[in-house]
Amino acid sequence: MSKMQIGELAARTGLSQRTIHFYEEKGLISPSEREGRGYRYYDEQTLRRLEKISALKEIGLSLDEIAGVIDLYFQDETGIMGKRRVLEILQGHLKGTEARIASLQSFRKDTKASIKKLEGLIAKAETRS
Amino acid sequence: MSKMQIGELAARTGLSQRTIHFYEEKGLISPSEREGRGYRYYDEQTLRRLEKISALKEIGLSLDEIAGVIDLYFQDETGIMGKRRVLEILQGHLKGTEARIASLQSFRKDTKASIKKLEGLIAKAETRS
DNA sequence: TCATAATCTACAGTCAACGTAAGGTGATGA
DNA sequence: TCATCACCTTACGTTGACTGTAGATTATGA
Repeated sequence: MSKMQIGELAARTGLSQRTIHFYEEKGLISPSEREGRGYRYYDEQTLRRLEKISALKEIGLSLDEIAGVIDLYFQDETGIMGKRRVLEILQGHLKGTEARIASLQSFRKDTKASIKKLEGLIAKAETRS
Repeated sequence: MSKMQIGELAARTGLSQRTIHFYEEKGLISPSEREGRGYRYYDEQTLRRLEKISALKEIGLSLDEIAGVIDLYFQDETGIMGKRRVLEILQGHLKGTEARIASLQSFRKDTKASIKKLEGLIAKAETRS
């Protein structure tokens, strides 16, 4: 259960095998083992890594940007300086996320207003008929 | 003030002239008028249209998808059936936006948790030194 | 042992959303 | 007169993120 091949990983992440290869080329992930220069084998760690990558994509980071920070999510003992650096980055992501949320909320507000107005118009048109 | 050329429109929307041309090619906006020497002239309506396009891009729609719905935002008298249709689409956007917000909020929660954990680790490392 | 399935590498292709460059027109001010 | 400006069209180029596919290799079950 711990070691899986690319097919299973693809199924469990919802990504295509080709995309996983592609992410490896980009340096976003690496196969845990490559026993005998053949198939790639992955562990749960990689699965979670891919999920984090998707989450970071969700908030609008490009693959290059993700490549620059993804390791920070999966390393724990880098000494205090490393931790501070990670903290900074995470805070940056938090800010970005909050900005994005705010902009979406504003859009939601506009949309709701439009909906209300439309509903009013429709109701009016109905009572008049 | 009502009629502006592409330069002003670009400045006021923050889009490039090329992008505006491109949006016209795609059918997202219309060339309004081409009086005399072939210049495009735009009105405030187009300005607002471009802003709406940007907003729709923000929530993750592709230009093709936007092309399919943008008119619904800028036409008022299509009869009650049209209004119902518009209403449906807007409600779809609302749903999409809310889903997006929810996913970002979940990411924010995770990020905050990571930050808190990190801050704890840093504090611990500091008091021990 | 052999068919079949799963995976490999490597290169090419696609698609969206522009960017950039070349060459051209009519208006305007010095 | 002529240089500059603001725009025009046409067309090829670029970037990011994949996706397709061919032909070879490796694992597995009957």
